[in-house]
Amino acid sequence: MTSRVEIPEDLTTITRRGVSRIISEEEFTAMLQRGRPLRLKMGFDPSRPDIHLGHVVGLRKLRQLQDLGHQVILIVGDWTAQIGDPSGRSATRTMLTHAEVLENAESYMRQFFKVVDRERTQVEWQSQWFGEFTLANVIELTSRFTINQFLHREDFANRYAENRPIAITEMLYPLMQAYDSVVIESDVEFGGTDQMFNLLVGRELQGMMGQTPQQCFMMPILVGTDGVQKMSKSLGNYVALEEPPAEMYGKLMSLPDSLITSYYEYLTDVPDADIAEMQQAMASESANPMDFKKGLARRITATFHDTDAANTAESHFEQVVQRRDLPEDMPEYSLADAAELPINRLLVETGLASSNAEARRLITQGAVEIIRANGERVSVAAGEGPELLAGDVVRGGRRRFVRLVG
RNA sequence: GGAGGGGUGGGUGAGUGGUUAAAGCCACCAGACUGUAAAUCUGGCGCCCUGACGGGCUUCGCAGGUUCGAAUCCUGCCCCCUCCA
Repeated sequence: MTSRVEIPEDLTTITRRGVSRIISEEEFTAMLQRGRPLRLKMGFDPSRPDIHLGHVVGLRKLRQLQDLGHQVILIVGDWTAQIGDPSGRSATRTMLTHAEVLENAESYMRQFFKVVDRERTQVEWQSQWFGEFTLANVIELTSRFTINQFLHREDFANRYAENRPIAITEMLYPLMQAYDSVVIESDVEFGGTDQMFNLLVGRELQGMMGQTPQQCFMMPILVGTDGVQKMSKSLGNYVALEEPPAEMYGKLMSLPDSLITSYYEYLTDVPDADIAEMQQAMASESANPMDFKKGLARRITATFHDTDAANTAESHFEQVVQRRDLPEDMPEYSLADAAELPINRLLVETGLASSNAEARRLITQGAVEIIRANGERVSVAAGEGPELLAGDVVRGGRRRFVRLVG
């Protein structure tokens, strides 16, 4: 690996776009201009191996810097993961076994390296240094900070004020994370804005230990597909990296229009000027937001799959969602079996409805119809359905179909 | 060790003897509309029977009890949380 580093004329694409805050921006800029390869630290908790688009904002930033010649140090938080996370309301999470950690880490990295350059990444396991940590070391480390300092962290401060529990081990987390920075001699640590406190502890600890304090690079929180809350798996408003192309495209098309430009900004390389134009066009209603959204969905799908998959996903969307035609592929069900059943049972048996009650609802709501091979659509009213023929397609709701085969 | 608060449907959160299969909100599903699976509007949203009207069953931490009748009262148990020490 060469140690040559490119220093772009204009640093703002690095320091401004897709960035929430850098502490401190001046020092960071100076570091970039010094022309030495920087050690970019990114940690992850292998108890949560799923990566979604919200994480990609930061990963893209890492990639961008790698492309200039900088080095990523990925820290596998295997030690903290094995302790379990006391913070959540999520009842005591069971400790992960070593095997689970390995498996999760593998899955995480498979996704991580879809964005980040593997060649310029060094992977370090936290257990390498915490494995032999002694109580004396723990005391030495904890002695450097006070409870008061920690209570300034927003999350702790709130919980303290509201008399909600704060586990002692939670105090340990920032310390461990900070110590990671010391061990790997991090120059810049990346995290979401909610990580600010932890990143700053690292910065401080490095200073205490005679190192140059790391820069803290915070990425904005990506709003989820609901358009309101931050993207997260538990809120169900996320787009996972390993999502199949059609799903990914579809989820992106369900974004509220108001999110289009920020997604372009954080998740694509489309130039700022072009994004501004889109913004303009949508504001003046001279363009249909749908077209921009399609462009976005196509780009992102292509990034995580490929152009062909993205195009296929798009035509699938146009066909099934926009024109309400039948999809190419759909589950099949035996005509002979189908003919035996009343229509509501058929809906349940084929999985189009989850219960008889649900099937009735769909029928009374006019969501059920039979589509003949010749394209004729026969609506199904309450009561008996029409006679079924081979090749008929049963539709049970907006986009759920089953084909009857003889 | 002492005092107190709480466990309700996927989530949140009302409800303190019947009118409560359980408000509202969110999510979700369907329909309409549309420039998109955006937005908006309408309806639905435990299970079973019924074309429908309607009927039946199960549900409010668990187990019992009181009562014509309980998510609501009583007893025991389990779990979570807070404060004082």
